[in-house]
Amino acid sequence: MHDADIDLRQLRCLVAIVDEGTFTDAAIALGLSQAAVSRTLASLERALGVRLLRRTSREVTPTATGLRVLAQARRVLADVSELVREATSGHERVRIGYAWSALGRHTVAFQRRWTAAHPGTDLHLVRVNSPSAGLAEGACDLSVVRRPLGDRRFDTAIVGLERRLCALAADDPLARRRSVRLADLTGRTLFIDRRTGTATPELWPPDIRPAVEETHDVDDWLTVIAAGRGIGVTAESTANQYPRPGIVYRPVRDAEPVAVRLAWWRGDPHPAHQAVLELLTDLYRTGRAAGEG
Amino acid sequence: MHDADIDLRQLRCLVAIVDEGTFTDAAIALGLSQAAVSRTLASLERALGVRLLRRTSREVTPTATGLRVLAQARRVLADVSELVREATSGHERVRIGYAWSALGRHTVAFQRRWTAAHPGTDLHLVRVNSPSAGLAEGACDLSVVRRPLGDRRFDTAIVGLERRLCALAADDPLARRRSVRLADLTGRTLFIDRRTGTATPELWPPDIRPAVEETHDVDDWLTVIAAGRGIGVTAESTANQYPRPGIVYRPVRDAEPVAVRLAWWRGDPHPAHQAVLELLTDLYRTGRAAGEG
DNA sequence: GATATCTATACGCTGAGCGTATGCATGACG
DNA sequence: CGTCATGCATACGCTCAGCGTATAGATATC
Repeated sequence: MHDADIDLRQLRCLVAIVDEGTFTDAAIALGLSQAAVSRTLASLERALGVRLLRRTSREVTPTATGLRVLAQARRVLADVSELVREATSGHERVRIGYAWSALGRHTVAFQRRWTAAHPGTDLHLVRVNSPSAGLAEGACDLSVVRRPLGDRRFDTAIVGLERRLCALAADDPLARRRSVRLADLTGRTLFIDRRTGTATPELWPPDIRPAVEETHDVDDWLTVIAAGRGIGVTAESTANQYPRPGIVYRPVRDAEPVAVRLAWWRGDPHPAHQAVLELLTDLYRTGRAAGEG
Repeated sequence: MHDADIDLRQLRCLVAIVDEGTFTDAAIALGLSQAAVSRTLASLERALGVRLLRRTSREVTPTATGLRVLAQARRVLADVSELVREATSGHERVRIGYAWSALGRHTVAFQRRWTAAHPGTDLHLVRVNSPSAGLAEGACDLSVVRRPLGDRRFDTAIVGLERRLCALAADDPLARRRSVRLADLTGRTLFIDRRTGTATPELWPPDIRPAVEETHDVDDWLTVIAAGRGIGVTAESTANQYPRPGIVYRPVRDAEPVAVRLAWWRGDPHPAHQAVLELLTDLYRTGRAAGEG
């Protein structure tokens, strides 16, 4: 009943039988004996515990479940072919994983400048829930993160530093200033949202550390702040990702900047590694003047 | 180099090594010896002709292509699991293939009435290029077609008859009538579009059979007719699929109606077969009053 | 430099999977 | 209605792919 007893051989056999119309012709197409085809399909049916093909003496027709399995079998085989092509083709491609909160507003400029500078290699920006998982699963070649991954398998390099912004209700007295300091926020409640990685209370000196409440998601976070129930602090790219009427963002002058890092598998530089590193660094250095709008 | 030398065993092995971090741990996870894991991965690399993993003495990291192959391998294995689930779950589902020209405007009413009458079984309407190919490939369980498939593997049943409509330029004198007859079209050029299955000249008695021109696609067809260069004839459902300013459709009173059929694999009734047959029949019998808008 | 850890290779063995041969069911045909 | 042709299933023996055990080689750690 476990997957383990399924085999590509069996799937190829099923497909061939349906395509050729008979076990005998499938055997010829597969370069096998008719007996082998018969046994192989029987083993597949036994493994799945379902009859897949109805054999009449003159022709063979798939059962209802056989038809569903057939479609899925084709999908599997197509994926295998794609895997082989992926492995053997020299086509250049780089897939960069990112969480919303990290790459933020630079996604557009990044893609535009990349295709301008490196028309030969495709750039894929793939959204991942966890950057380390994205690398570990092979979903991306490089990954944009904030904190160094706590995983010895990966290396990271800083590509930029960003200011911290304080999220305030639009009618907050502080909203009239161009920037604030940590001390200005004494006595406020700090809302944090771990999923998007907003700043933690460790930013503050211990004596003026604010009270903390957690929110369930970004929308919660934005709502409570817009309602004036407290403040939030977040990195610049993240803030730009979540504009909202009723909320203004102001730089926190004395909060230490937060890093943006590129992460990759240790000791295995992707061909485009250096180019990505340089472009990202430049992107965060030149900030929003880089080529937006 | 051919797909044939790839094996699910090898893919499971690759995934386990990356997930576990070492060959040794992967062996434990797979219930194999370390030697077996080493050989299996080596055989995969040999089959693909590419190095997938870089072995250092302390840890193992995927190469650039290894990472891509890894992602694809996960996809293959996920599809296999899906295949097993598909085969063993008793979840009721019926997938109906259709070409635009056949099911036409009834798609919405069909889905609405189905879910109302049979909430237990999912209905999937899948667009197929060729209804017979859709059945043969397992992409759908039942298929809506016009002509009986010229394939002994499939059976068809008529679910309805539809009027033929004549497509005319809006400023055509005939457009002022509520309906036309074949004889009214004498001397016109008949445009046909084989891809959408518009009516052929056999509709006419031999003595008044019109001149014929073929178009490349539906858009062509609509354009030349709107321009007044000739006329077209098509089934009612098809016509409703392609409304266009500048074109009016009028019933052809003496043209024999065209059938709509349901097709399926011979001798293997899908559980929902009868229900689909009845609903479709009813849909085409009651026409547009069925439940639209 | 000794040690621990991990991968690669050698060797012998077992069983999955193959082909050949044959039995059985069924539609075709006279 | 009997014979034949066609096509799937099963039996039997064989071969080699893939396994485990054992061991050598490589490298970080102490």
